[in-house]
Amino acid sequence: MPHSKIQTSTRKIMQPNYQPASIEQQAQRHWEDRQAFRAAEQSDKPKYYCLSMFPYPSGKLHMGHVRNYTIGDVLSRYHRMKGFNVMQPMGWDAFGLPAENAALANNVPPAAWTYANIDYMRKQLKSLGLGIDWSREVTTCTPEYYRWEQWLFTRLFKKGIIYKKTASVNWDPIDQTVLANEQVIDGCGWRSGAPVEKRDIPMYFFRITQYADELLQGLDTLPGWPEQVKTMQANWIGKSHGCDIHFPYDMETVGSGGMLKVYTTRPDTLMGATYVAVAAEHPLAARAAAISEKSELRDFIAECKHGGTAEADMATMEKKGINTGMFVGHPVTGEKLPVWIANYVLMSYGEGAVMAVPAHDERDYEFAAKYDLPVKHVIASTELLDKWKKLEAQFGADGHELDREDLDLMGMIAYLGKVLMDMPAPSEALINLVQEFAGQLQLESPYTGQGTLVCSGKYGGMEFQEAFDAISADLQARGLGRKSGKFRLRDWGISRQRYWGCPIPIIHCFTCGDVPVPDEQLPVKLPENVVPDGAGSPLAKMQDFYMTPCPQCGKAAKRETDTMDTFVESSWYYARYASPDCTTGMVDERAKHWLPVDQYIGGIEHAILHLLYARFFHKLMRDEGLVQGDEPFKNLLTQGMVVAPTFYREDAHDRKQWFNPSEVDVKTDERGRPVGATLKADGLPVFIGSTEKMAKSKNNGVDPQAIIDEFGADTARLFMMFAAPPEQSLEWSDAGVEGAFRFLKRVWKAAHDHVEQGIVTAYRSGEPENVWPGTRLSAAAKALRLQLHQTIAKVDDDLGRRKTFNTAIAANMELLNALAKFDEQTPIARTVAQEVLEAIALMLNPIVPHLSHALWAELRPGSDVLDQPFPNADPSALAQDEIEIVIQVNGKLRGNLTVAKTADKATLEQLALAHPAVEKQLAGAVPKNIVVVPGRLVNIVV
RNA sequence: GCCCGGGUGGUGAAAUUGGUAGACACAACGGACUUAAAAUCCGUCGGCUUGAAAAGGCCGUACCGGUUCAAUUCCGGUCCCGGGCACCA
Repeated sequence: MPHSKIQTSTRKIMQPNYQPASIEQQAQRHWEDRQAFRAAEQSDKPKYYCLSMFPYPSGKLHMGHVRNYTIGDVLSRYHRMKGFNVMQPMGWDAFGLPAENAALANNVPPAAWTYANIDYMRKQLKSLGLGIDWSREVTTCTPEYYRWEQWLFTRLFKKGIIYKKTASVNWDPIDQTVLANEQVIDGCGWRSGAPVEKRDIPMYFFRITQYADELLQGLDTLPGWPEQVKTMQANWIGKSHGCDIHFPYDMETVGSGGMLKVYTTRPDTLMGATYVAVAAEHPLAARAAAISEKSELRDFIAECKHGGTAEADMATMEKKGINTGMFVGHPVTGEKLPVWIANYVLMSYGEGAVMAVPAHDERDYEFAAKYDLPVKHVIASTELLDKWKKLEAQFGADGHELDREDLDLMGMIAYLGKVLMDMPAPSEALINLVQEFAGQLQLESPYTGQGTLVCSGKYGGMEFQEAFDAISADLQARGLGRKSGKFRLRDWGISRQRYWGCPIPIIHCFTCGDVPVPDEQLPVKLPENVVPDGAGSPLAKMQDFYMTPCPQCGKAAKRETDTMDTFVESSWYYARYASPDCTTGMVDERAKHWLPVDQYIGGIEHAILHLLYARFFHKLMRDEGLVQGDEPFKNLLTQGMVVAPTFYREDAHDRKQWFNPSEVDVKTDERGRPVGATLKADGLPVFIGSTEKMAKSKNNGVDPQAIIDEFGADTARLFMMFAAPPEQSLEWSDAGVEGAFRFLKRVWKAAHDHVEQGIVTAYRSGEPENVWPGTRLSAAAKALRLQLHQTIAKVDDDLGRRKTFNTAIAANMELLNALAKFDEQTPIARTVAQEVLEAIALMLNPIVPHLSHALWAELRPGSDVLDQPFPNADPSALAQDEIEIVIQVNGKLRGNLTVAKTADKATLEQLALAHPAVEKQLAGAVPKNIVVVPGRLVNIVV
C-alpha cells in the first residue's frame, strides 16, 4: 500500500529494559487467544507440514530437544511468513524401556511415570514458545493410538507380511529374562552381572526384505534428503551381486551326500579357496558335533552361545574356530577342502557358510594365520603384474627366460631364488628387482581389491567381470551354483518380552493356531496399573490378561503376551497427526491433504533404523490404500547431536553409577582440558567417561530450564541456534548464553531509543524524497540501506535454502552494529532507522518470536507481527557502481582495488599491474601469466 | 571390526560454486563512566618476526603427500573424535 505522507507520532512510553519474563508471557497468551497455530485443511495457501521427531518422555527436556524443536519452529515460522499454511504438531513416543527401569527403581507403574513426565515436559515445551498445534497431540501409549497399530498388524498378518520364526535374543540366566543390547554390559547382564547367553525364541517378523528393492530405489526420489543419510540407508540395505556356490559333501567324512551352499560376492577368487567355514548354528556344525566321538566340537558350539547378539560385539570378537574333520569338494578342482566352524560366520547373513579365501579377504586371512591354514594367491594387482613384467625383461636382459606357466605366486620367490643361484653373475638390478617383488608378495595383509586372475587354471589372465561371468557360467552348467544377489537387510523382528509396549494382537489356539484378534475386539488393552519386577514379562503372569476364548472356535486359548518394538509406534505417528481424533481408522482423508511431511527434523542417530522403518510403513499403508505417495518425508534435516561429558563411579561389582554434569565439579588444566572431577555432594573424585549424546541412560542430559528461567525462552532459542549450524554436532557448554542475552538487550535498547524519539513510517524507495522535496539520503544512509537489503537477502537464503541459522543471526548482529554507528537524526534518516528496526524485528521473528512480537507492537502499534510477511530485499538499494577486487601475486594477497563494476578484463589487468604493491613484488620481472576473475580478483604469476 | 560424519585462534564458529582464512560472538586483557560494584560503551586479541613509528615479511585450517595460477574446500594415505550396527530411543 503506497503511503502519501510520512507519519510521526508519540505514544505511551516503551519499557526501557528488556524484560523477557513479561514479554514472553504476553506473547504466548496472545498466540493462544488467537489460536494462531491451529492448522486447518481449508486454506488458499500451499500447505507446509513441518515435523520434528517426537520426544520420548524421559522426565525433562534436554538441550538436544531444545535444538530439535527450535529448528522446527524456526522453519515453521519462516514458512508461515513466506505465505504457507503451516502445520506443526507434537506428541509423545511413550512406550519404552526407560519407563520399566524407572518402575523398578521407584516402584511406580510405567504408565503413571510416563503420564507425569508428559505433563511436565509439555509445560516445558510450551514455555519455549513453539508454534505448535496442540490440538493434534498424539500419545502412543493410549489405546486410541495403538488400537490402529494392532488393526494394521492383523491385516499384515493375514497378508503374510507379518510371520513367525525363531530368532536369537540375549538371555540373562539369573534374572531369567531377555535383555536389550543396551542392558548387556561387557557380555554380562546389567542387573545380575551374569554372563549373557544367546537363546532362540519364536518371534513375529515384518517381511521388510520384500520391500528392500523399493526402499533402495526410493532413495533416488529424495533430493531433499542429505546424501549422507541416503548412503547409510543404501549400505544398510546392502544390495550385492554375487554367486551361490555349492560344495559337494565328501561322503566319507560327512557321512551322506549333499551340498554345502555358500554365497560370495567374489566368485573370481574361487580358485583361491582353501577351506570353508560354517556358523556354529549351521546344520553341518550340529551334524559334525553329533557324529564326533570327542566333545570338543560340542564344547565349541556351546561356547559360541556365550555373549550377546549385538553385531558390534560379534565383529570385534577374537576370531575362533574348530576343524570339524569333515571335507567338501572344490566345485572346480574337486580338491578336498576342510570344513571349519568359525565364530565370525553369521547364521543370519547369506547361507550361514562361507568359502574362505585367505589371500584376498581380511577375516579369512586372520583366521588362516591363526590356525595355519594354506593361503593361495589368485588375484594380482596391476602393480604386481608390472613388477613381474619388469622381472621378465631383466631376466631376459641377463640371458634367462622365465617360465610363468601356472606359477603359484608364493612359490615364485623360491623359484626366482633358485634361478638367481644358478646364474653365474646376476646383475645388481636383477637382484634388487627380485627382492622388491618378494617384498610385495609377502604382504602383512591380504590383497582385497580386484585384479587379474593368476594361478587359476583356465581362468588365468581374466579380469574381475570376465572371471565372474566365466566361473558362474561353468558352475551353473554343472549344477554347482549360479549368479545371485542378496540384501544385507534382515526382516524386522518386533516381538519384545516386555510389559510397557503395544500388545501383539494374536490369540494362540491349540486347534486354530495363531489367530489374529478380530477388529471388533480391538484394541487389546494393556493393563496400566502394573509394576514390573524385572524377572520376565508381567503380562505372561497375568491370567486375566492372557486367558481368552479363541475367536474362531471359541475354545479356551491363550493371548500373546509379547509386546511390539516401540519403533512400530514411531513408524506411523507422522500420518496420525493429520487425523489425530479419527475413530474409524488409522488415518482419514485429511492424511491425503497433509502428507507427505514437507520438512522432517531429527537427530542423525535416527538416520538408519527409524527412518527406514517409517519409509517401510508408509509403503505398507500405501498398499492398504490409507495414504498416497511412496515416501513419507520430502525433506529431511538431520540435526547434529548435542553431546556432553559423562561422569561415573563403579560399585563393588564394577557396575557404573552415572552422575549428571550439574552434580559434578570439573578441574581443568591451563589449556582448558579436563584433568579431574569431583562430586559436589561429597567432594570425592568421579571418573570422566567419554563424551556422548545426551541420554537418560548415561545421565548426561542438561536441563534447559535454568536458562529459560534466568534469561527467557528467546535467549535459549537464540543461543542454541547461534552456537553452530543445525547439522553439526555440538559439545554442550553454556559459555555464550549471556552473549545471546546481551544481543537481545541491545536490540531492545536500539528500538527503545528510536521509539522514544517518535516512530515514523519506514523508508520506502523514493517516497520520503517526494514528501519532503529537496531531501536526499546521505552517503551513510545509503550505505546502511545497502547493508540492510544485503542482510535481508542473506537471511532469507540462510533461513530458507541453507538452513544455517547461526549465520542469519550473525548478519543481524552486524546490521545492528551498523545501525548503532548510524547517528543521523534528520527526518529522512529516521525513516531509514525505522526501516532497519522493522526489518530486524521481522528477520529475527522465527528465532526469537516473543521479542519480535513485542518490538513490532512498539514499532507498528495496532498491527500484529503474525500477519507480516518476510521482508523483501529492495533491488534499488542493492545497486552498486563500484566493487572491490583482490590483487594476488603467486596466489598471495598483495592489495585491493576499488573499480567500476563494469571494468573489463584488460582494464583490471592494467590496474593490477600498476598497483604499487605489485610493482614492488615484480621488481621489473615480466609476469608469466595473469589470471583475471571478473568481479573477484587478479592473480599475477611470476 | 564394518558403514556414515567431523577435526580451522584460548573457546563456539565464518569463509555459500576452488578465489582476501578467522566474519559474528564468548572468554581474557586495557580504557571510559561510577564513591564502589553491576550494567553499559570504546579498544586490543592466531603464531613468529623486521621496524622508533608508519608499515612490512614469513608460517598457519589434525598429520603426510598430490592436482591447480590459486586448496579449509578436490584426490590418495594416516591419526584422533562422534553417530549407527538391527532389543536405548
